Amino acid sequence: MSNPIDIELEKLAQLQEELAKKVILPAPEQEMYLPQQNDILLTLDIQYVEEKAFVAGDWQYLNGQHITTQVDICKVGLAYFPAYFCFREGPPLLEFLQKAIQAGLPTPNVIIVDGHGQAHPRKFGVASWLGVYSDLPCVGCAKDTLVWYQKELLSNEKNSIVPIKLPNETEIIGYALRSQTNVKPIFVSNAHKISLAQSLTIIQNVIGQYRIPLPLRRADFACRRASQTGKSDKEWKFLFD
DNA sequence: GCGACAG
DNA sequence: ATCTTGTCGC
Ligand SMILES: [Mg+2]
Repeated sequence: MSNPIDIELEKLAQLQEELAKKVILPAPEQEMYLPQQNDILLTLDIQYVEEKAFVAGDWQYLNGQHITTQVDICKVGLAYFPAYFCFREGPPLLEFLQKAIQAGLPTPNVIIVDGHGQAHPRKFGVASWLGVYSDLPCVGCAKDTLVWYQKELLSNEKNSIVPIKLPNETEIIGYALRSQTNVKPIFVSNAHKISLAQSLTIIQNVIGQYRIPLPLRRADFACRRASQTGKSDKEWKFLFD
């Protein structure tokens, strides 16, 4: 007897397959995102307090110059199920992005999302979801992988990578990246309107001193702090100024 | 059946 | 993700 949740997840899996058709994944030779010095990178993360999503967005130039980190409270999507994360975290990310742009913040040239792009069983992670709904170049950067990879091929030196592929397939859909020497890897994949190679370059460019890329750390700290103090309802809070 | 399982 | 204390190490 199948559980109602399984029936719902089956439908959501079909929806992911449909939405995945709208994703644009350029090969390196047909790159759609060519970074410019003055381009703006937006990095997003969320902390949850019950059914409220404290979303943080970190704006910086690709050259590393920080612009601002802001937090807003958004509505949570569905409950969390592994591999269906996009339906939980995608909607509040889009809400944040739309409100931010409406509030006069710069539209980013590229976005980093805390989760996967195409490194997903149906090639449709939360970064893919945001890519489809925003139509902006999106990169996924996660702390763990959903898809098996050959751990033993990853050497201990910083910048070592191992390709990630779906079972029985040859296409590379992401990389395990050793962001610091002798530290657990992170997982990078392209999501929309950007190649995998360019996605990896962007992440490597913003790593900084720790395992988690600097802008993702700033976003993480910002929404963590906001969720603990319960602030930032409608007003934009300027942090790290 | 067993293990693995983004945030 | 959240619930939670101390403790070890750079
Ligand atoms: Mg997160």
